[in-house]
Amino acid sequence: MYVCGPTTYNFIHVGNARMFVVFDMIRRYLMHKGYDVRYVQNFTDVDDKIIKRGKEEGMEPLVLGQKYIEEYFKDATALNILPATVHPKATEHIPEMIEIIQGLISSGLAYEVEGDVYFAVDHFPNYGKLSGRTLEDMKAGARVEVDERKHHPMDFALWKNTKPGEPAWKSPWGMGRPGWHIECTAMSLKYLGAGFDIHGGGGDLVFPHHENEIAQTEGYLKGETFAHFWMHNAFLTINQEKMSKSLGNFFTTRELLEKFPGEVIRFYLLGTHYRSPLDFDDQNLVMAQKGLERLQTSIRLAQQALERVGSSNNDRIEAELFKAAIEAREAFGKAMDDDFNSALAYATLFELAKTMNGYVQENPAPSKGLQEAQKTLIELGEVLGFDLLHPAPARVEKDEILNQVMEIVLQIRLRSRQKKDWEMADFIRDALKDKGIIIEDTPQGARWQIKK
RNA sequence: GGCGGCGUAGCCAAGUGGUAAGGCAGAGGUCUGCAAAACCUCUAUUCCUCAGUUCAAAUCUGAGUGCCGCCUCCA
Repeated sequence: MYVCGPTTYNFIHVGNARMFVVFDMIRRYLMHKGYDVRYVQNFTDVDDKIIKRGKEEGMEPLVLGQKYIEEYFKDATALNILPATVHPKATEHIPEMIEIIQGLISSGLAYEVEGDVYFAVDHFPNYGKLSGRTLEDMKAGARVEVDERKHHPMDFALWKNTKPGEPAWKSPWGMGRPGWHIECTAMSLKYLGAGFDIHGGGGDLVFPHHENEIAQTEGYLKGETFAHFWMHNAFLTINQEKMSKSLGNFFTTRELLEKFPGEVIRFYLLGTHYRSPLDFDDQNLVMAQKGLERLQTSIRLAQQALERVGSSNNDRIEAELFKAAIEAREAFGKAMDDDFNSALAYATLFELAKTMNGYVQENPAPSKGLQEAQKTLIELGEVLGFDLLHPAPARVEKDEILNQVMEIVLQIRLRSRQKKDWEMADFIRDALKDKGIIIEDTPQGARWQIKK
């Protein structure tokens, strides 16, 4: 599959992150189903916006592009997005682009004007098939000033003549740089070939980006199918309005990561079906955080029960837990098979967690059934990209020495409690809570965890 | 103006013909020295409005209404 990656002129914002998380989830599910997924995600590291931004910051455009490629990987890692099989860069595929443009010119689908090369949309019969519009419709509503040199107002640039101070490459039409869409054609054909399975991206890429990609690619391939399926995610909105860089109403993923762990942001982003708009709001993030914690708590309670000495010999419990695990797998698969309905899949995780909690409550002892249920929950969580066994806050500083110290602290507190010295017991609990360590008393003794 | 999408409880959110998943918040209860977590019970006679099709509609059709998106760089 090919997913349109970022144009690297800035940090990615949360709306961009939604797309990367969504397609990562799709990829992970396909892998889970046993597909050998070849996942290509490009970097568009040369374009108007990068050049503009480079000038503003007094930075070489190509250096700026490289910088934000590196920043992308930091955010992607925090969101537990798997690296693509290949991450090709536009600037490293100029010769491939030139070859395609030449092919288009020789078949009469493109023409050169003063060092620019344009694609002739009215020579491509299916133009508009993806976005469901016709050249007539678009002409009527055109809000762009028409470049008189174009044969048709909707013709788009494949190659742009160089301007002073801009990055440029040598081409048969003189020095210049590629147009916006051609890099995806060049890189997808190079790494996947014609007729690959899935081409994905954000909904705002349907037109013109993907429409133009189809036109130039299928034109170049003489009608052969470019991609079999096109998938687009809906937008992230803020106060019901699209979060976008041009409206300025965006938060970078980096900013948000200072407030919430990456896994919470991911959990929030996948809590709504990918084709539905998702409204961004801190309150919604908090709700997502609580929901994710519920699943993590369930795994933790099960883990504690499994680490205990002894075993449960309750056949009913065993049978129920095995049954719950099987049902969860089935329901999860059914939800995900239906257009990657991660929101519905969540419900199956919560239901399994609830069943596990119920039995842990009744009999907190190791059992095969509990082990199976816990394993299932962890595996299904992993398919969506969550590590439920190792929550982010606790993933940090929990080392062996701390474990030993906490064991002593809990013993001291236990003695206080045995002497009914509630003041001391509560002081220990409250003081540790300030430091992010939560103590909980249970009939089986006190337990503790780190919570940022 | 052209094209498309959406409107489900206090909030988030599944559900595209068979009688409203799940989460958050809230109420009551169990447990507990207290707290937390967990568990149990409760919380939409109803899915923006009206009309229609059907034995049956949140789901289909029509009209209305509100919101959003694309048509210009954007994931």
